[in-house]
Amino acid sequence: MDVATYQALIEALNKAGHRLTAQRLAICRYLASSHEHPTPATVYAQVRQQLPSLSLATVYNTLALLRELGVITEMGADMGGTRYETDAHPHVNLICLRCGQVVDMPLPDLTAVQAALAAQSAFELRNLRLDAYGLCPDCRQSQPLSADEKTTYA
Amino acid sequence: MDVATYQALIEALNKAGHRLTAQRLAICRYLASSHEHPTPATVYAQVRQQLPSLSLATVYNTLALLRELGVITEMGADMGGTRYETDAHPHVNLICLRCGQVVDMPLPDLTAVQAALAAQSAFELRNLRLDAYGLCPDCRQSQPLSADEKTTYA
DNA sequence: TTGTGTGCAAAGCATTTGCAATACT
DNA sequence: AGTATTGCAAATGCTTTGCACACAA
Repeated sequence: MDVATYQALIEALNKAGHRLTAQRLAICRYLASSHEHPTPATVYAQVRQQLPSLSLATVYNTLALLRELGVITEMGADMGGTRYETDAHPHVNLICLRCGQVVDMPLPDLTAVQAALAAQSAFELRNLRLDAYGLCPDCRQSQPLSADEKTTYA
Repeated sequence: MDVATYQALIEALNKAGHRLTAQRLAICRYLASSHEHPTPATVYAQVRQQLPSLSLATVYNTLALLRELGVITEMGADMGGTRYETDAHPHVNLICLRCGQVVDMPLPDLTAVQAALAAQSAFELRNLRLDAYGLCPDCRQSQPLSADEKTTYA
């Protein structure tokens, strides 16, 4: 698990005056150890192994809280639910338009961009996110967007 | 309405071999004229004024199709449904973490970034998207997230 | 003409909500 | 002690699906 990320999550909760319950700590621990982009259901299933009494509603509550604090971000709900990602290290998400696969890549330096945005807007910025949409190697090869596919991204 | 955007949408459908039905044309026309970030329900309500027989399922189908073609993108489903946005002109989305409000801003030059990504990945890139998360002026003032409480935690 | 696209309504699920019980601070 | 938070389960929609009909190509 990424300890720095874990502590960042905990500290965000703490600083905002939210209680550090066993459920929240466990969820944060999982988020800090997952290098994927889990859905609420996934988080629930995994954390439940350590905390059998955990409720799905609590997972939703906690994810919403962390999202509002800006320490995790919500990705499009492509299939089977919204996915969340922990903002550990800045990166670009390469997202396949067809199968929804997400690949991470190192992020170019955007601090200048962020500074410019902060200066030009009245928003209190928490984080930036750069997504690149396209077709992954598999889908690209299987058939470049042709007529006989109407099916949804499954 | 933005004619260029409209034609881009139509051409994307056409090139991929999809039929240009009245429903699809009407939906594209609305998307090209809306400078907001409509939900499927909004699209349905609006387009229905011109095309009373339109079905909500068709709206979902068409939006999914356009999204897969990469000409519109899906934004997080913050409240009341997923929102879509037409990729007319490059811009940054300033998204409020609390109320979900979205404000557009001009996009800094990212062609270098896109070129780098294209070179380093096997993806066939369709578009880039930059989102900035934070608190909008209203939410920022109504309740600052940072309570200055300092506490120690394990 | 052919097979894609549409409409309708019901089914499928992700997400939220209300309230009593629990437990963090 | 006081109150934020949890768990449970039902409620709430958003989204999808199946099938028969309509219509672009």
